[in-house]
Amino acid sequence: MKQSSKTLPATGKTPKTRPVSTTGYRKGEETRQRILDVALKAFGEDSFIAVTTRHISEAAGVSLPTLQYYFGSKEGLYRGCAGAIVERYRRHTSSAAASAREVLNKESSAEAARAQLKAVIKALAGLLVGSNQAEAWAQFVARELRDPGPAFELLYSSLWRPGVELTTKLIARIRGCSENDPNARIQALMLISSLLAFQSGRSISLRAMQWSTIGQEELAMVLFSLDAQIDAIGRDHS
Amino acid sequence: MKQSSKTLPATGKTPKTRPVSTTGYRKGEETRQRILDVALKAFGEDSFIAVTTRHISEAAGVSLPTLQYYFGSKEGLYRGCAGAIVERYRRHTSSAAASAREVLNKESSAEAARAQLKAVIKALAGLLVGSNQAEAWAQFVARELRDPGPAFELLYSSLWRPGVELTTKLIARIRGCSENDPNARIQALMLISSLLAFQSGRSISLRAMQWSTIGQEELAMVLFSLDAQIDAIGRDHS
DNA sequence: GTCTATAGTCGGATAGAC
DNA sequence: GTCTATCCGACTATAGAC
Repeated sequence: MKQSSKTLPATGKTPKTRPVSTTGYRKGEETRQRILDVALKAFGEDSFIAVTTRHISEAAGVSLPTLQYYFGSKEGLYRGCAGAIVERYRRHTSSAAASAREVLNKESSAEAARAQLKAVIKALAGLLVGSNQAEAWAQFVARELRDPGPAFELLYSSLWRPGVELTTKLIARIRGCSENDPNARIQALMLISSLLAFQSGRSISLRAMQWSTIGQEELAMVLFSLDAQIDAIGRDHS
Repeated sequence: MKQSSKTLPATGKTPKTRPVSTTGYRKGEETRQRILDVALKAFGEDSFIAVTTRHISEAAGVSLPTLQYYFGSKEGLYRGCAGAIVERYRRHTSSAAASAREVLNKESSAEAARAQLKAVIKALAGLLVGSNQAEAWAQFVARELRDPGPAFELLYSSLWRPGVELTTKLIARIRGCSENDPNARIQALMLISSLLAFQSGRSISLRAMQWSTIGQEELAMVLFSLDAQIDAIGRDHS
């Protein structure tokens, strides 16, 4: 697990500052990625303070200064993780978000908006079972949003706010009310929170449901209830 | 802020172990309480590791060993906080829980159960605006349940599980299904999670709602949506 | 009961060789 | 690029005086 010989001669570029991800990346880029993977997992399981750089460096098979070399500091590494998460969430939800925005731009019916909302929620729920890393990432985000740390602003503005905005607008359309109606926003927060119970609150929900994991079957049941909740929107209030 | 003279002579009781809360408590019991208050606030704001005993001792106006004297260790202090929280939550929700159980024991109608569920949720929501300490306590519980620590078992078995059980049973009664129906349980988790969005997820919800605080007015709006969600139960599903 | 002083540990970061 | 060795600050906990 440790490479000894370097096949590349001096390239003239000695990254005293930091190896910015230029186009022609060379060797250690793989090392960088390995560190990032390990850190993502670690920071997902435990908080920023609880995770030690020593642990990460050992798990990644590198020495401590190597972390400093690539990410400058523990905080830099943490931010790097947050960036990677944002990247991936974006890729996973972009198509659903795009078509939702399309629906919103047209003068669409309440039912079209309802269908779109279901699609958005389904896309988000897909992150539940997407990869085995998904859980760690969801925990990372949830923890950072509740106990703001070095990556709060990034995660809030890139993930949370857009999600709440989109959901609020869709709900407002369904209810036929203004998107500034506080009730639409409250319902949006509650809907998202209902989903997150099984995502960031996974472990405790698993225990309550006596599930050992969240697979396709469990996911279907969760989505069933979420759909019911969406169906109830606009059919009840005074 | 520091008392110098001791007015009490030797009492013959030298608490080498710990000053268990016996009936005839003497002086330092007030010190103990002050430490507990400070610790409750601190552990509410930050995690177990993030909070330092130094900070607590300074804020409480005592020296470090005093913490050890009263609580044995940092962990003991943490457990003490959890115990205090359980006490208070119990007092606050016992009457609602009792009448809910009463409704469940009788062969009550779905509508009676629905009304009871609203009452239970309202009682829980009352913790939102109860005291200014309420926020810290909710955060304490939420964090411990998500990132299990020394007080997990206590909080889970004393707060979370009973709450989920009760909610599940009421929902099952409303829907006229078995209380073992996974869907009833899922709905219970979602309902509780919807409320917690404004409790443990307070700061981020405040920001999304552009509220500066959660007062009576805001609480009413949250409860309005929760009631709507409860009203939708049993009127939708296949 | 409460203090001062200190022991013992651990974590993040740096210096500098290779 | 990656390592070994080391510094230094911060933390919990204990010893022992008053």
